[in-house]
Amino acid sequence: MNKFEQERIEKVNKLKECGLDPYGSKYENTKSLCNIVEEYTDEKEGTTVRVAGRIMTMRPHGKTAFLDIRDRTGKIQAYIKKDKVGEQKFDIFKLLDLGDIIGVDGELFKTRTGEVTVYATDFTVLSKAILPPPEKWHGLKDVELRYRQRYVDLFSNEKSMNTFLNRIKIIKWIREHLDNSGFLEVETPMMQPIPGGATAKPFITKHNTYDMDLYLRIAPELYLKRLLVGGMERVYEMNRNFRNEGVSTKHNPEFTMIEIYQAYSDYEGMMTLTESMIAGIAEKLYGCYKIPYGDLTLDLTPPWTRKKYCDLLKEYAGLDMADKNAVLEKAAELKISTDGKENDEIVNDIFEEVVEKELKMPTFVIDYPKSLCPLTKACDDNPDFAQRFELYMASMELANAYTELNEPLEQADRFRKQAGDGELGGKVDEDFLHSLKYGMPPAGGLGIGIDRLVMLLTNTVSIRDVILFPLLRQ
RNA sequence: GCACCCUUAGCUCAGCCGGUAGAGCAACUGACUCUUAAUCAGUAGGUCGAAGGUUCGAUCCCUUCAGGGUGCACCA
Repeated sequence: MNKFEQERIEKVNKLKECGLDPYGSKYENTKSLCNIVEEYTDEKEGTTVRVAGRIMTMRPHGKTAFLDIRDRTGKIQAYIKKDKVGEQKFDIFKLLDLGDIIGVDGELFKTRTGEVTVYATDFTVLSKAILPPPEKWHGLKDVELRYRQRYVDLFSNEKSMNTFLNRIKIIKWIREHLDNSGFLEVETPMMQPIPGGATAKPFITKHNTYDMDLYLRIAPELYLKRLLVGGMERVYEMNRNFRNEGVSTKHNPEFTMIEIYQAYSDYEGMMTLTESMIAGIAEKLYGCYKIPYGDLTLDLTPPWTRKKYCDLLKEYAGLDMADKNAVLEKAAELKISTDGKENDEIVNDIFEEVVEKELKMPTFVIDYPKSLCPLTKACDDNPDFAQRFELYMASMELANAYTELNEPLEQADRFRKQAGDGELGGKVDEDFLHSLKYGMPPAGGLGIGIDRLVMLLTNTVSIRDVILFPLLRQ
């Protein structure tokens, strides 16, 4: 315990000696601070208000003081004067510190310099802080502390609070958009006996009573498609996925994903949905379709560019992916390993190396090589390609969608081939295959990385800045 | 997992060629009844991330470790 704490604990004790509870109780504050300030007019001078919040700055002047009090919506200035609150109360005021949470009763007025202020008639200590807040001007800068002690980051860095408030809005608008389009929000298992729907490494856990290994889900896909079989027709789930892999500015081991399935639609339908939903949210957030991201200005005005995977390869790598020798040459040129890889896998490595970084403006990359898409229906006009798109923006993969493969025997074949690779621990979700045999309607399916979407829409470079409590070492 | 960089007061940061630590804010004492990064005077505050090594002497050079950042790898 340092001297700051000790000094403040002494003040806590003094408040108790004065018969006050330094940790308050229910306090009926009338309005948010932002509303009070915005709605103030000269006629409102003298109106009584009751406000509550954290003391952010203090400017004492002997027998008076100005305090800035902040709540979630904004801040307001309070003016405390010895003559107004009385001598006893003014002595109590002297025990207040930056960071304390207080309530203030008073009358509204405008100061000489035009700031809306509460002229305190009384105040209440609601929570006495025994640690000092960070520096008032610079806030909390240390990124490690900002992540580990997000609570301090939130109350001391307005920008951080705003990012998370925007995240909350974005998620709310996505739900609104889908709910208004007849989609049902569902919840499927986070703990799965066989992790499916993607090929990431899972976290393993164990159920004691059943003596059963379980995996934290890497994707909800196979369960959501069971619901299509069940007849729910339009479903979505927005929640956490868990992947036991590296951490980077674009990857957190637990991350939020939305998966959306629409019966009788296809990947074209999913493109339209993606476009209208994301552009709509950008418009609500910024008032226009052009949004800043780093050095870029992303133009989200629909419709967005759609380009075929193989055409992009030609455009940026000068490569015809059917020409296997050319593919090997290109791989060698880029120092991409080709050991034990199929042609399509090498092609995809080249794509990721060469093309992805060029995709800055919103671009739907469509029609992926079928071998890379075990859950996707083949293109009608070419059986080597699948009806899949990935959405790229600012060189970042943001969404992934298919026309879902609903042919049970074909799906079984593709799973068994993949299980042969050992990618899913050799396990095939037989019940999912069983469900398809009852008939799944043709459907479009879409997954959007919510954290990355929030990054793009809030102009944030690191995923850790849009996740309240990102994973850090102990 | 690999490479590079960072870690100094509660917070934000200085610290030269290796000579043993500085500022602002915050705190404490005092002055001040419309300030707003309030002002003025004074006081206190440090295991320089940790452990070892080199040296007469290490915040500074070397090694190891911990945590963090960035890039790479991993990641349909």
